[in-house]
Amino acid sequence: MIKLSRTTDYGIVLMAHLAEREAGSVHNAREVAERTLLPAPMVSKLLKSLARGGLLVSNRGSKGGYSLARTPCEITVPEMIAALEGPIGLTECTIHPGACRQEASCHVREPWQRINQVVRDALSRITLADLSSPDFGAILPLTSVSANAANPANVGE
Amino acid sequence: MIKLSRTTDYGIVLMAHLAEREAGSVHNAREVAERTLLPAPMVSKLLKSLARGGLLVSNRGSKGGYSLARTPCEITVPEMIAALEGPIGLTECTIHPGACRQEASCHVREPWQRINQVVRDALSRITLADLSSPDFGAILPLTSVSANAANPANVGE
DNA sequence: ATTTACAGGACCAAATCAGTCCGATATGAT
DNA sequence: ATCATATCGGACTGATTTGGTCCTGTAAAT
Repeated sequence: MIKLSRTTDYGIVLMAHLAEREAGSVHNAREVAERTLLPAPMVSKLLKSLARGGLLVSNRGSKGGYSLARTPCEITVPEMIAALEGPIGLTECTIHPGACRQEASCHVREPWQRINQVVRDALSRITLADLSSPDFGAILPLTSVSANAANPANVGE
Repeated sequence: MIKLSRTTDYGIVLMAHLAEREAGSVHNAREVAERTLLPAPMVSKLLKSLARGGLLVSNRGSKGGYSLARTPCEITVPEMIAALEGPIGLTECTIHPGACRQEASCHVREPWQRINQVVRDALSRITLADLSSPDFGAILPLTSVSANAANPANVGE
């Protein structure tokens, strides 16, 4: 399905939670778990993944914890998804070219690659700042996406 | 992940295959399976789903088979996905509101609903005709999507 | 040294997915 | 009428993925 896994969903909630707190502040896994009402081991696991993905910086030891590696407006949705569940791709052959036996005779492959790019582009215009904005009145995501859609920014990677 | 299941992937390949054949022509499951090199029982199952979703019309009995219910340019990608794997939604709460315990305190829900809409809109501008075009030189999908706001005068790549 | 907290896996149960198979029913031809 | 052909609608199974937990090691601060 075109659905985020629950893991990813939770992970983004965590990121948004951190984004709402004071910039540069450090929070440990237990605290985040309590505040978000999510199971602690799960939170721990997710924060680790996000740190490994370079979106959080981790500080070990007493007084340790996690903080955002960049400002919320510098962190995009596809980055978070990639950190949590690996590369984004609508079809298998986007991620692992050659794994599909029908690849040679497949007529829909190239169109899908394009579609994949469209979706990715749309998502990459949405940042963590958009998601965690307490005042959601200024709906940046939607407007920025449909406005910039006319600009074929980064097609071709 | 933001990934189509293999089922959906195959299903769309089948649709594209039918779209490439003569309009209104009828093809049975076995024939489609042979042509697409996909396992026959699987093809049968997928065609059934697509028929139930109203994208194909089925004819029973001898000389029976499936044919497109509409012209390729009237069938969109989200329709196919929906027929093959149910309603599209990036998050659980898009599809089943109320199922998530954190819903009340969730700060990212509404933004996600918007994002979901953006993705769906992008996909619904892509039709089966775009996917099955034998001459893929005219890359309709991407340009039609990215040029939606402005006038699609020149399609320079 | 002790406590706190992350790092990195191993691990398991549950759910989903891919794929198969079967009996029932409808249609066309003989 | 009968038979062959196809879809219809399930049930069913094995494999994979996911969600979630737990444990051992390591780094930092007091």
